[in-house]
Amino acid sequence: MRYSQLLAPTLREAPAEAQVASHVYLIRAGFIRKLAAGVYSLLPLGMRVVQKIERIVREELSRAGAQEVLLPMVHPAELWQESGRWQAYGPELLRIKDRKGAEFAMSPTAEEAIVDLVRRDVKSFRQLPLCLYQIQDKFRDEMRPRAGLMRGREFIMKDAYSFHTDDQDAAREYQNMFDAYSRIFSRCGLEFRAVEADTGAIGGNQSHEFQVLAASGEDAIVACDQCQYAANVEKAELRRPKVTTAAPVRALEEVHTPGVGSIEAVAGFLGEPLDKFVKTLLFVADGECVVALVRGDRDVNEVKLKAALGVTMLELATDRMVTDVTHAPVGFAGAQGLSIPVYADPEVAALAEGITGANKGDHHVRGFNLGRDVPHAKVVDLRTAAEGDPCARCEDGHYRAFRGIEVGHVFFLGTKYSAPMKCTFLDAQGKETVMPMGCYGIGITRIAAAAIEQNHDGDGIVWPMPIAPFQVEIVAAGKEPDVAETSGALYRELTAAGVDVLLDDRDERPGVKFKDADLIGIPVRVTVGKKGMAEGIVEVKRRRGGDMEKVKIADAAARVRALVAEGMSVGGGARA
RNA sequence: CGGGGCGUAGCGCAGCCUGGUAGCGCGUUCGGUUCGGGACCGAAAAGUCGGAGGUUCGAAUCCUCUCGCCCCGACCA
Repeated sequence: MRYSQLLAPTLREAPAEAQVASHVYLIRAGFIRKLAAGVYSLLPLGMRVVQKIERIVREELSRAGAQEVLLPMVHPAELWQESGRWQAYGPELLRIKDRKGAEFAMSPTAEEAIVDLVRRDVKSFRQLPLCLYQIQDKFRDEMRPRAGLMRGREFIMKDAYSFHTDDQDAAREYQNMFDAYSRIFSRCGLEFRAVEADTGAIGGNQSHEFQVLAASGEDAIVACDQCQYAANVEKAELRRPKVTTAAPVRALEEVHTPGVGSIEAVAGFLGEPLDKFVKTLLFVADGECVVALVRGDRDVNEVKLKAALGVTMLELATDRMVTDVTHAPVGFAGAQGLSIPVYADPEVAALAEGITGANKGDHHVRGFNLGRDVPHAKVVDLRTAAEGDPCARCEDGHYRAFRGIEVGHVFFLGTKYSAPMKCTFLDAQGKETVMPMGCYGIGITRIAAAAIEQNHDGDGIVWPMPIAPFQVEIVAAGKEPDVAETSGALYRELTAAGVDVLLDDRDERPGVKFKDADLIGIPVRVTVGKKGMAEGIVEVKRRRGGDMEKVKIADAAARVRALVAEGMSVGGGARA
C-alpha cells in the first residue's frame, strides 16, 4: 500500500473525549472514527488490524475443529421469549419493530439463534459433538460505553457454541477451546492470564475469563504468588481464617453513639479500629430479605452473596425496609435478635468481641460474638479478595492484584438454553436427551484496544507484529529520484515476497513521516534517505526500542524479512 | 439510573460572569521559500455558536425545555 493512496487521517491533537491510551491513539492515528456513543467506524488501518485478528482466530478455531457460520443479527422476539431472556435481559437488549409492528432484537449474543439452528437439523448422537462459531457485529445498549473500542455498544465478537451428548464431552470441548484461546491470545502478542470467573446463576465452576493485563483494565483480578490459582476478584476464594469460631469474651453491652451511623464515624467516636466492627447490610434476594455481615473494614461482594444464596436478583434493601426490620434508623442495624436469614463472612465468625448496631437509634453494642449472638447464621465467604490475602488453594501463597481487560470468556452452559428451547437428540438407546452446551466468546475489536493498552509509548502505538496493520513501513525521506527508485524497488520486492508493506511516498517533510510512522506503530521501519543513498545503505529500525541499523541496499529485503519472521513468531505470555 | 462536566469552523480551545460586527492555534486551499523528527512567509475558504421556545430594540452570552457527548458511581454475557 502506498501511503499517498491510504485514508489514514492522523491528528496532532486528540479529541477531548478520549481518556485512555488506546482510545486516544486509535483516533489520532486514524484507525477509527466515532459515529455515536459507543459506535465506531473502522478506517482502513483499523480494518486491517481487525482482519489480522480474525484470521488468527479463524485459523486456531479451525484447527480446534470448530466450523464457521453466520447467524442473523436481527432476531425475532419470539425466540428470546422462548428462552426467557426477552424479559430477563433488560434494557441492554436493543429492541426494534418492523413495519408491521413485529418485535425484534439486535443480537447481543446468539445462544437462541444457534440453538434454533441446531435443534432443527441435529437429531442424532451421530451428529454430535458440534462446535459452531461466527464472527459478527454485536449490539449491547450499555449504560455506559467508554474508552473507544474497549467498551463499545456495537462491537465485533467471535462467539462459539458447542453441543454435546453429555457433560463429559462438553468438559472436553471446554478444555479444547481453552487451549485454542491460549494459542490465539499468544499469537496476538498479548500478555494475558486465564482466570476463574463467576458463573452467575448458571451454576458449576466451569468458567474462565482471558484477561489482558493492563493498568487501565476494567476488571480486578488476583493471582497467587506461589501456585497457579488466579481468579476475578468477584469470584476469588479466600483461605478460611485459622480461628473459625471465636469464643465469647464478654456480655453484650449497649453504648450510646449519638448521631453517628456509619462505621467510620462510630469507629472515630469510640476510638476503635475498623476491623473490630461488624458491618450489617440488608439485601433483598429474589424478594426475600436477608442479612449479610462482613468486618467493618471490608465490603460485601454481591456476586459471592448471590452465589451463596442461589438467587438471580439481589439488591440492597431500601432505608424503609431496614427500618421495618431492625426498628432502628439506617446505621444502627445488628444481626442479633433479627428473625431473617443471616449470612456472615468467616472473618466475622472469628471476631471474639465485635462492635455492631444495637437495632436502636443512636446506640451500638460491644462484645458481639457471632456464635453466641446469632447461632443460626450461615458462615460463608462474602468479601472481595485483595492484594496480600492468603491463597485459598495452597498453603503459603498470597494474592497479588492485577487489572485486566477481558478479551475472552469460556463458559460451560449446561442445558440453560437447550432445555427450555427443546434442543434434543436421540442417544444410542433411542432416548430423547437434552444437549449440554458450552459457549465461548472473544472480543475482536476489544483485542485491538487491549493490544494498544499493552503496547504503546509517548509517540504512539507499538503494534505486535502479528496484528499490526502493516508489518513494515518504508519511509521515503527525500525527493531525490534515487530515493524514490530505491524505496519503490524495496517496496515491490518485499510485497512480492508476501510482506505487508506501507510505503510512505507522500509529498511531506521527513519529520512529518517519522511522526506519523511512530504514531501508527508499524513494527519495522525502513528509512530510505539521501545520505544513505550516498553510502549505498538504508536504515532499518524496530518500532519497539530497537537501535537503528544501517543495511546495504542489496541486503535490505532479507534483513527486513528476518525481522518480520522474528516478530511473527514471538508469542505473548501464555501463563494460564 | 444517581452525581459531575461539556456542546462555538474538520480537531483543540477562548469569548458567556457584565447582551451590541464570532475569535485564536492546528488542519485545509492557493502562491513562494524550505526539506532527516509534526518548517516559514503571504493570501484564502470554512461556523444555522447542539436544537426549540422565551426575555430584550438586540441573545453564543440571560431564562425554560430538549437532544447529544464525556467522566465517576451503580449495573453488566
